[in-house]
Amino acid sequence: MSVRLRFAPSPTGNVHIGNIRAAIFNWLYARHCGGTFLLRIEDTDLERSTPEAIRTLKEVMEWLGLNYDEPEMYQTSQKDKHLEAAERLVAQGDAYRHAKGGAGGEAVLFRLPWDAEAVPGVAVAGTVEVNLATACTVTVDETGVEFTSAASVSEKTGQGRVEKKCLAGFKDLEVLDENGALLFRLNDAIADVLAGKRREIIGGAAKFRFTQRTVTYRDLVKGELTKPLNSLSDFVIVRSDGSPVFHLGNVVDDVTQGITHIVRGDDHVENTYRHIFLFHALGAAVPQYAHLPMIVNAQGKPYSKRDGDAYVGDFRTKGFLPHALFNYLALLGWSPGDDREKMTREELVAAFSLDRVKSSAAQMDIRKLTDLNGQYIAGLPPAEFASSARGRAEAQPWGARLDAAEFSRVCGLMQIRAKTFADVEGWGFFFTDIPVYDEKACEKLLRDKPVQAALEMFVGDVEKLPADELRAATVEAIIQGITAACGIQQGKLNQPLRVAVTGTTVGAGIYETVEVLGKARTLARLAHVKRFYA
RNA sequence: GUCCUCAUCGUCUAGAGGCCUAGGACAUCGCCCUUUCACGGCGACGACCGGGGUUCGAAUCCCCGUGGGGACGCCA
Repeated sequence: MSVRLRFAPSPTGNVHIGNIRAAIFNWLYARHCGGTFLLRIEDTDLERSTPEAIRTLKEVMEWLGLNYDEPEMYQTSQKDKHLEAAERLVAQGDAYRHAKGGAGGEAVLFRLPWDAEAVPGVAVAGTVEVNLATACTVTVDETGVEFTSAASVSEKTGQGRVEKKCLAGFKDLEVLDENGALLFRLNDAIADVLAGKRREIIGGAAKFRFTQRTVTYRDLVKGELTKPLNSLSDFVIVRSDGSPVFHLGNVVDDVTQGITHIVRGDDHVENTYRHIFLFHALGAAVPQYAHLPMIVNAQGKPYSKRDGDAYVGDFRTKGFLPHALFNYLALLGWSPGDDREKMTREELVAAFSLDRVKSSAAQMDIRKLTDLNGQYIAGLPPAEFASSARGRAEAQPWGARLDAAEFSRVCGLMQIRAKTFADVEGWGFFFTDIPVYDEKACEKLLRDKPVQAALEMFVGDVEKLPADELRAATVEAIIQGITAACGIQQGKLNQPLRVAVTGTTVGAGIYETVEVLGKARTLARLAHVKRFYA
């Protein structure tokens, strides 16, 4: 059977790095298996969903090459189906209506099945006893069991937390008083309770005794995960205003789209236990689950507004290549098991597997991404590099009218040195008349008298030269002659010359740089820098 | 607070009881190449969270502790 996966973001705000990493893993696994990858936009939160968010989401996916195989599904378009499913659940007795302080009418709640053993993965763990807070009042009705456990009572305040858990969590429940006397036995009343005909309020309770049941599923990355039913509650699937909630929409859509594998952030693990019961009640097979660890920021904390939420589009703005980002993100929390890092998309698809995904959180390291990006840039065909670089350059004040031949010469010098396309913004010294000078570097390199004399000699030599003979080799020869004549140490004139003609201490080879600059600009800049000779 | 979960260099990771004197990559530092800037090459620095167990043998298995994260919504 062919696998079907989906990426199901909610379009509230910008897609961040963690979301898109989940999309990448879904895509990779679908492609690896030769299966289907789908996009579902979970826009049921009308308050926070925006058209801009949907637009940027699709833009980013296209940029990264995350193509999907069927038209995207908008969750809001499935509303009728969701409501229909809710009706069916109510009719089956798997859900019930209840007014719980929400706005207006009754909401629909999904009931964790009393007959839970019918669901694969549910097991009896044994008889357990839970101590309750002193003089605890226990309420039992169709919506669950309400109580305050002794464990939840704070030592400081003496206050406990009132918990409301599902009926299914308390099979064979017996409520006992402090002397161990039986106050209430659930089995005696269960039929009426489930039918909503009976509500029991028990005062002076001290202890619960019940048969504990657990749900277990095998997560493709985290292994076997188990949760006791008595820590689960019935949950709202249709709001009192009639709109379906995430849990319902998500599961119904997964059924509708025939999803076989759910790969998502591990903030969803707790939902999984509930969704398993929903799938079962809907008569559908439970998909395979793979929960991805989260990505944290440089401080080791989850991404927040302060980090700008690591919006994916920002990486594009910062001059990263989509393949590099894709490659880097694929390596966050996953590795092929050998030492490969720079991998083509085909290699990633071939090597990808969910069981090699790590189960601990990973920290995003922009420096490693930058290095990888540099490798990708170095591997670009020169023409492609030049055309991307040109786009960047044209946005600069000095980039309005660039000579194509000159620009491509500069690209030839700079491609191997560029880590991101944002580096292009520092190329201004190639194209302006007088560049921006690094004053500190000038102070350091141009204050030396012998150096100044040597630069003067350089000016003299260049002036004598026809403009079209100022080649890199010529420049090198001139420098060699001068250092020999002045008794300046070999190589000691290069950096002063560099800062004098480019304003900076880093760049391309200085001889090639002077050649590209040409006679006029070189001389103008050397004259400009005389202010440091005082 | 309760439940769940995670833990190898600063960071990403390899590691399935003996191949581990713990491997690779980024970052950092040094050397070489280069009369310069880079690239590249070579090298250095640098980790199994702590404590108990199991075993002839533990980074690896078990327990406890500590620390991190997640979940406990009519958000998704």
